[in-house]
Amino acid sequence: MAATPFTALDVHYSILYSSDTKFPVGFTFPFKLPSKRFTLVCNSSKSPPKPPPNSSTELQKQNPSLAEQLKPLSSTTLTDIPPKDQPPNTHLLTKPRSTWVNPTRPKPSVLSLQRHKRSSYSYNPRIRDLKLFARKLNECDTSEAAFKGVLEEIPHPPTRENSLLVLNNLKPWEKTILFFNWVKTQNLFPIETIFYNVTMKSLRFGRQFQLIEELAHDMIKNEVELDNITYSTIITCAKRCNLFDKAVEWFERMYKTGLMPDEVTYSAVLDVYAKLGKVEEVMSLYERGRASGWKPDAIAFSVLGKMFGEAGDYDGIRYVLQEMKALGVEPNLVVYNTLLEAMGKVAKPGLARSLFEEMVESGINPNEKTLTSLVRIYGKARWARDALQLWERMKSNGWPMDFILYNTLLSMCADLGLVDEAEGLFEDMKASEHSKPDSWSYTAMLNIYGSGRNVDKAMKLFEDISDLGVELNVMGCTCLIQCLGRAKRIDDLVRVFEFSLKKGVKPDDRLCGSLLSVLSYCEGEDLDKVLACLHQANPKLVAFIKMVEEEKTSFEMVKEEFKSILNDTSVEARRPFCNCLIDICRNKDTTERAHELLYMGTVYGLYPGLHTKTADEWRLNVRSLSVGAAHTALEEWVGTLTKMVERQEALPQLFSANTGAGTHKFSQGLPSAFALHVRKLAAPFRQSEEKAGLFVATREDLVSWVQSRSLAATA
DNA sequence: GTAGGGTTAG
Repeated sequence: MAATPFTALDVHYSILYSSDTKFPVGFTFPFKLPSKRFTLVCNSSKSPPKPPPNSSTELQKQNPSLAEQLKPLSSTTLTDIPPKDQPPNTHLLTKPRSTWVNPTRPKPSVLSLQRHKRSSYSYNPRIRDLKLFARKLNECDTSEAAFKGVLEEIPHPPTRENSLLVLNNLKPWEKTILFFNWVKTQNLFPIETIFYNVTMKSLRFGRQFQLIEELAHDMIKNEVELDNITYSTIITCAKRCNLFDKAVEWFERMYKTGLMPDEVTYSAVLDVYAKLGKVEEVMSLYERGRASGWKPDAIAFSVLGKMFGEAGDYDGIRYVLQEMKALGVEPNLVVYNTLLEAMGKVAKPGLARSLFEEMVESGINPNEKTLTSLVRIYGKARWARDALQLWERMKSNGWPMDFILYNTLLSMCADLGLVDEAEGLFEDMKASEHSKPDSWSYTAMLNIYGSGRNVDKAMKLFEDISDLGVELNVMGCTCLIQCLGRAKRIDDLVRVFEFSLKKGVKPDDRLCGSLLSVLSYCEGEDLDKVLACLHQANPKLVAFIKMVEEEKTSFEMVKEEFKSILNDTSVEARRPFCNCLIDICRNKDTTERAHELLYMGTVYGLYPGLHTKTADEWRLNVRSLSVGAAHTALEEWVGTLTKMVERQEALPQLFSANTGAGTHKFSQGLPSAFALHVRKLAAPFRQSEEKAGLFVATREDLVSWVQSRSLAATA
């Protein structure tokens, strides 16, 4: 047991993330990939691997698959450790862990612990001339004729060393491949692996996967050895081109040819699976690597950290931190940045803050990316004090700024409603040399002015955008429309909308939501103008609004059409759509329709937790409802309760309705509107003294109110 | 000069 490389948390993950618990972790390794299933293969023999033969069928004959090699081992050396032997703090465990228990047996290795050795450089005295020559090649026309012309000027014969030096200094991939092919035709020396590797690296910059693959096949044909550097270049190029199946295919091929990946190739592949969101496979690979004696470095942990952040897996992030500590791996700047970003993804601002402090204390200075992550996290969390303190520190420490960080600061100001600070920043950007405001900056400012209801400043920005030719994007357009709608400046709204369409803005569901919400408080001519805009963005919505106005429309028809609209709408825009449509119905005095829509919204799960019940209290939660929807929900509730009182059914002691305090920047004054509606109904709900936005009524008050209403109705 | 792996915006 002493030799086991697993830590307590490993156990947790080996259970959570082993791809198939029938197979103990560390053995059978069935990847499930979109196109096919395959099994990792590697050689376990002591003899060095043979150079790659030419076809994969030959390969399989020569090298048995890993699964085949491991079969006898897996049935003899593995056992499940009884639960009592488990380390403490593994409360998440539901199954006994599986691991190696016979340390005298060799562990099957999935990666080579030895990194690929680089050939040492010898000094080339012709370096100046050759670099100058390479620069000429870089700068000349891409046509083959122009290139050939410059080639004539080569200052020294293209020996192996000279050619390599030039190849290393070529930048556009077109030039690299031309030069590579030329060197080949010169036939002065055999083209070794390093020539292919250098060329591939340049092709990777240009994302030319197909050419890289052709080169690789050329190597196979010419019996030039593919080494770890070749494979990692191919794999990362496939990854950057989003050709993940290709990346996996080449990784698989490595083992088949008997070449063991080293840690660079291995972590590149970890990243491939991480980018595919295949957490189980990554953890399985990770654990198998660890079981092979691999001590992962900061880069590998950065891959894991990013993956867990994307997966929103907080336990995963903690695991990465603890694993690094256990293995004595010091996080570097990139690891900190990745983990901070991940903390943001899982919404843990407090942990992000302490991680940042730990980083600064350890003597690592934050860069633009670090600060961008942290600023965004504080903004999203509405941690105004921390955000402003951080900003002060950035200024006094002279920490680096770039325009993404500027824009993120602006967005944070929008999130926190910091108008003056945003204006200051925006001016700084205008005055700066490298961080001029772009469409993001303008959008952030439009957001700030829009939610602060500062129409004039928002329109001034719009004029600047038109004059300066800054791109107006769909979010900026949405902010303007919200703001102009609330100010009832419908002609300006139409102008902005038409301008945006002309500039190529594609209206999305949020933009339609804004138009819908403007519709809900428009009358007369204005209504028609806004409807005309909405018609251009989403004609189906306009048809639906017309349809629900018609008295003859049946509930069945509304239901069908509403369902179809929701299906066409992105998930996050569905509730706002329903809210607005309910408001529109109420404003047109088609309250019956409003009730139908609320009913359907509830059925389709747009209002989860609208009603909550405990033995003592029933609560109506209308925080995420619009004013009209909240009124509708209250009426519906009162109707239900009335029936229950009449039938003398059991009722709790307390009734409450929660509107929220209405402090959010998008709040439409729901608490006061709700209070007004309660008064109109003369319902016995009172604003709670302890909690803003909570309206409470006792059973006795409610029952006597219901009874007096019934009496009045029958009288 | 250094043939290969990881991190920033609604």
